[in-house]
Amino acid sequence: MLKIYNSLSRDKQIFTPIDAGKVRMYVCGMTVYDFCHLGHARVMVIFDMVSRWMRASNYEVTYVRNITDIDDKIIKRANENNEAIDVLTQRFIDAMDEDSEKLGIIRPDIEPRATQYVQGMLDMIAKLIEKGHAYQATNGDVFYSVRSFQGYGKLSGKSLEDLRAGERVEVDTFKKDPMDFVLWKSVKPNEPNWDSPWGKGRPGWHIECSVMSAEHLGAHFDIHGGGQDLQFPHHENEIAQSEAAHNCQMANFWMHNGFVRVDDEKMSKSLGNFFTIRTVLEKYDAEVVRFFILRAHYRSPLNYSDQHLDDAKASLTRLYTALRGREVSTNIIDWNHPQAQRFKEAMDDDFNTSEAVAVLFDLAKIKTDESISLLKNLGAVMGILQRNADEFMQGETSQALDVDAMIVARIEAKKAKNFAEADRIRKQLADAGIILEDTPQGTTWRRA
RNA sequence: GGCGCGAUAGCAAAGUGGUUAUGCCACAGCUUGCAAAGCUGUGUACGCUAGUUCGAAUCUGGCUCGCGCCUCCA
Repeated sequence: MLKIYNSLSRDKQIFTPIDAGKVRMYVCGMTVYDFCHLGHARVMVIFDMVSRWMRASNYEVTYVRNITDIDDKIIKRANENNEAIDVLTQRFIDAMDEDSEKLGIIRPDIEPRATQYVQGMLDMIAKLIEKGHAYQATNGDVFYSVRSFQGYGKLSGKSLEDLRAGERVEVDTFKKDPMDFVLWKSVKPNEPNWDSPWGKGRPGWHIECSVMSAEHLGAHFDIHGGGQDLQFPHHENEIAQSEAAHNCQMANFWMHNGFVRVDDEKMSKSLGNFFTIRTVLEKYDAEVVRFFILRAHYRSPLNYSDQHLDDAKASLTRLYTALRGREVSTNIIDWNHPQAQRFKEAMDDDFNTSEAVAVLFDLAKIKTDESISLLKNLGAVMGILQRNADEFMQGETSQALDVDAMIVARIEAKKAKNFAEADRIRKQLADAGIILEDTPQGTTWRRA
């Protein structure tokens, strides 16, 4: 029985899908004006894990993750680069796909791009105006009137009074209420624009997700996810738009993953303390990064540092060491196995991947054929441990040294009791970052 | 200022009103020609404080510290 922490109710709730056996999930994806950083990697990995577990639990999953391809920052970046907007966005979508694939992420079923849903946005805005939830201001922008929506603040736990009291709320004289947010921005010189009943312009950010989720999942769906920083105002605004337009609850469950931090501060574009996925992958194996993300609980903050990735690498290496040279009999999981049950209980408890990973280590220690097979097959559920162990431990890059020949030479030296020569060879390899391991089946090696 | 989250051993990270989390790391033993890997053991863990309780690190209150949202952000 799956329980999920629901941001909306602020507690764990038993997950019951709207349609039996089916899960419809929407996750806010990337605004594509730059390379993805580790914070984006976390969202991708976490919701990949969620959809994998749902599928492993025999749900039929429809997973939608959108792409924001029209936005202030995109326009700004395109201007800076003197690059066409669609060229820029496609470049970073391609980069995102590359990063995502390396991290072992199964592509979402649908990846809608905002610019392809403008008509739907116009329809929803018209509906909101008609229902008295939106208005066109004198500057031409169309705003959502937060005062018109009863439940505004229910997701973030904020009240309009508290928000108004906040000093950081900038007062826009065109708005009826300072918290009103834009649905349609009237055109500015040299900016992309679409025709609308309110004049040429482009959509606001929040309306995009309300429209794309409804188009693919319906007005009412099971799970809406994203990073914690989107809870307010983005998700709050989505609720206001969708629920006002459709007269029904938008999502039953809201899931928010914790931040990736650097030195205990949130990793973000604005702070400039971010590491892109590709930068990290120059130094660390992508599976190590995935494992680093999965061994922490998705709602906890996750501190990034080389030390922590080194630690994750050593841990993952231990699991692969257990798999090395072992036959995996089947890819069918016996969920009645005590360890498989522990794994399932952990995952069903709000996706407790820390606990699930602990089960993997216990299986690695047990070492029976059954436990090793289970280790590999449960790893598959998490999207790890699926490579050949030698490949993981040795890497794919070619050798400057002929390792195999040196191993043979060392074995000869050992047979001749010439241990000085044997140790010299081992030292030479060690200096090149190659560690030898003598086993009853012969000598193997791995990278440090 | 408003709202919220967190504080677990050297590092990381789950969890529980009383019984070994787990991983990394360090040390010792077994093993090995010596190593590595593996196995075994050790490493005085639960921010401070006052309560509730037979018993609290786990529940309640207070305090301290850290972080986040309130502005674009995954």
